[in-house]
Amino acid sequence: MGKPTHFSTKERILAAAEELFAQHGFAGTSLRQVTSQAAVNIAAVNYHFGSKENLINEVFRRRMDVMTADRLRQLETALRDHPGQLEPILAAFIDPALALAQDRNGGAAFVRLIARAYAEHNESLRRFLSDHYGHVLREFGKALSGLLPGLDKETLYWRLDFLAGALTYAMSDFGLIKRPASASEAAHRSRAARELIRFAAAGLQAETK
Amino acid sequence: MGKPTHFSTKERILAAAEELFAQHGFAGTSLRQVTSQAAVNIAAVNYHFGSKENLINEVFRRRMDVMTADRLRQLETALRDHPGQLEPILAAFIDPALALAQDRNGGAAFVRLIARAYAEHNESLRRFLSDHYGHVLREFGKALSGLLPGLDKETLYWRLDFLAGALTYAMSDFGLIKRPASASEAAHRSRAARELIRFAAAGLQAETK
DNA sequence: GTCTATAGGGCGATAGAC
DNA sequence: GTCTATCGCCCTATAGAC
Repeated sequence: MGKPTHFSTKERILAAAEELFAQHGFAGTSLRQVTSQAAVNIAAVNYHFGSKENLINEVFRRRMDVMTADRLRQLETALRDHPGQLEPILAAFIDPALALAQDRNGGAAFVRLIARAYAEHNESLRRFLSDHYGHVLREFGKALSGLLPGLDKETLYWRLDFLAGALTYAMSDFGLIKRPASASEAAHRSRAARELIRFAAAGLQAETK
Repeated sequence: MGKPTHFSTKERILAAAEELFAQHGFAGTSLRQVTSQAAVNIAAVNYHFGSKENLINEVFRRRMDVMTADRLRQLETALRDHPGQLEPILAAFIDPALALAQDRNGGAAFVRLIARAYAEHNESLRRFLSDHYGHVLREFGKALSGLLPGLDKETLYWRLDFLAGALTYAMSDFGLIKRPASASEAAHRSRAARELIRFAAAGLQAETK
């Protein structure tokens, strides 16, 4: 992608699609809205992406490749620099999502899109995400398993699921908590990430009855 | 599913709408699909509900009234029969959602619909839900606050948000965990609820740094 | 209360000129 | 690569017969 001095038609379509999909959902967004917001011709979507479904996949790929690489790199660092500690591993999982949510250029919309992807049960998209990014969760499962020797794998995966659900909600700003006017949106989300790390660390260490 | 012709037109529309909204979203479901599945005429929606938006509200009201009453009743029971205990309060919040998810007649679809309501950020629907059911969360916040005296209100509300996110995901069957063929769907969800109660109880009690 | 019919408009996708 | 024009379809909502 580099540093374009001007954005191509393809990039403008991706940015507009991301924003509109986050706002109105996949089914609720028409390609006409997308091309209108991107200030390109309606026929350009078909030319560059072939179909609406493939456009959705590409919107995800653009962000997920970055976030996935971040998570795995930070996991490696956490295991090396803080061996035996739970919270750095959780931070490696949570912080890249936070960074995306803080991203000035569309990342916040994308995080809401992840919540939609869960909710919409779009089978084609789920398969795409599972095929391309499923290995990340297995890596984190392995790392956490090493630190929680008394925890059976099944219970660990339940707890990882709870973490993923809570993270998606917290980063998507769906919650009950109204940001006080005094706090910036960035500070609000950072607080959420720190709180979630503590909450999840305690939850993961809960004794099994 | 058989066509329940002994139900009224209005009830058949509500049931079909709930199922299809959960499956395809609000924007992704047409009133034609609804009336076709309900085996009623297309004009019946407008006659009985006035508009698609009002149909959505009524689909929510039908289930939320029941779940809300369950939660508050179980909360009262928990405070009376198990004073000073955290997990019964969490169970009072979680079990009614579980019961809905186990409901043989549409409840499972409805739980997925809650996740959609969060994700879709439908302002009209959010106001409807907040106006009619917001007091439940305040009640639970009060009850938990009494048991966690060292916890400031802000942190408590963050943690309640994490619980709500995790619960919505777990009950909606969005997670990584694949149900083993040996376990029934009901047993799988019951397990999720029990696991979440332990996870959340530990998370709520985490020390604040 | 339920029906048929249709108004009036947005949709995804494509053909073909430039 | 981008444009205009258009096809054929599906949509919500309503009018009016029964």
